[in-house]
Amino acid sequence: MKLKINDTLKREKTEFVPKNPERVTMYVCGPTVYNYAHIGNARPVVVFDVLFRLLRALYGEQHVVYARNITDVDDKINQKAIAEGVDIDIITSKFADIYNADMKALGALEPTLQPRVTQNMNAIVAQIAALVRNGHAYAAEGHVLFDVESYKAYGSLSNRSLDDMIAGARVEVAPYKKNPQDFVLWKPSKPGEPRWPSPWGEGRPGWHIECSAMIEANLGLPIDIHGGGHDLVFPHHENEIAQGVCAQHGHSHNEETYARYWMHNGFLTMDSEKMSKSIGNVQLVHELIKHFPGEVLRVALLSAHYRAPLDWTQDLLTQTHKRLDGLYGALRRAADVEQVEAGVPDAVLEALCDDLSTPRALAELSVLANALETAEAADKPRLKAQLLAAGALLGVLQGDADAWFKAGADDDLTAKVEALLVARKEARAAKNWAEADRIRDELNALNVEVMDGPTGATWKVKTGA
RNA sequence: GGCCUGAUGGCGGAGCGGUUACGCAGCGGAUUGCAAAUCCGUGUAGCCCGGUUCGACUCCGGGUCAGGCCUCCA
Repeated sequence: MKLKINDTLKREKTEFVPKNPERVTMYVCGPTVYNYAHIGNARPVVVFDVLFRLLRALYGEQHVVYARNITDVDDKINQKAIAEGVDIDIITSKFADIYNADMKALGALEPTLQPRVTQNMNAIVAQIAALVRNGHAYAAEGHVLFDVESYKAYGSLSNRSLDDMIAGARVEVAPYKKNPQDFVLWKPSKPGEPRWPSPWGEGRPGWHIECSAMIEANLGLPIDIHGGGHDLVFPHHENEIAQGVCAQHGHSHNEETYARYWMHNGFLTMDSEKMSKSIGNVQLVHELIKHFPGEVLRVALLSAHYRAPLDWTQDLLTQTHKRLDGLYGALRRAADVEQVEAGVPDAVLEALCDDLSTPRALAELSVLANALETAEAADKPRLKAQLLAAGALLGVLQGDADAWFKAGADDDLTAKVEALLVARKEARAAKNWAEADRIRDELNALNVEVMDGPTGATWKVKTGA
């Protein structure tokens, strides 16, 4: 099946053809590790995790290399380290670990590679040196700056001309810049800040060079897919292209020599408002996973197309939770159905191959669940296997179905419920409906819902409204 | 000012030039001791104005509204 993706650079939906199907490469901009990740940070992680899974399904697990960097050199990290009186690696290793644990809770696979800036300093310096050598960068007052005038395709990703940028510029222009839009590749460290040696003096890299250098060093150019949040189109990705292209010897001003496809996810709003610290509506993944199964958060993030804006609301989470209840319910009722092998149904594959239409893929999951519920016994093994295979591609439905419904119950409650169900079973056998209903009321009071079936009663912790 | 999205039924959210998206909620029915769960059925949606067409939610033009980026930012 052919994968089509909407390429930000080409501004159209095009067929994805990897440079080398034996080694498909993808890079997604990862976190700067100085704080907890919020739910907005998680959207690209989950979206590109689905793409990672899809690429593995299409090209084979061994043929996809996915890198998601960790930025562990940054002003905010420095500030935090100074404030706490510790080395930056105390801060960065702590929050990198938390980040990885949080993303794992959202069902994201580990990327193949997780390059860190501090471990790629040689590559960064080398790329800057190449840019200077190729006449695309210049040193000035301890800084090294990229000369945007030297790269004629500059602005092609964000579709803006140098003149537009100058007109819209709101930042004070440093006097050593030849052009206001020239951006920093290397800058001197302030006293007390971490520093690394370079031909231009001790200092540290600018933000944009980190990614392009790590991509070149860890994946090799050009990569197939570069992803990230929509806000990174300009200036971050625009600058990455300029660096990545111009650092190559004898380059041809061709953007595709850096990354062949660009994908950007839309933003999350919180109850229709932009997430911001000043509004106080920032929701951290670390907190959310205490209140909701990670899978609910994951499916909620995938409920809208990745390029569309997504409004994050309580109602979205409630609806998503109930939707997953329905899917897991079908699997729970099929618990005794024989395990067989089956591939991902075409409808699901087609949806995902159509620019990663997760809403459609999720809809197909519901169709499959319904088919499983209503199928003849002979068809159930295949349908169950297909539902699970489709779920695996999306990174959902892989948990134990019975456990899904009892996740909110501790051992104490479970024992209590089981005891009450035994008593209720006896009452029902004796046709003592009053007692049976009384027990059910008691269970309801414990926030437990009973479901009678032909083979006895099952139960679940009620899904909060 | 420049660049870029989006506007679908009570809510979320797709595809499609003429035929059921899907989910949540609601309603009717089956089932149930009664429920729940499940199943079956059920909604004269498509921002506005033009145009193309035998026919437009779907294509084209214009408008309105909303949001994002242009500064660290997923």
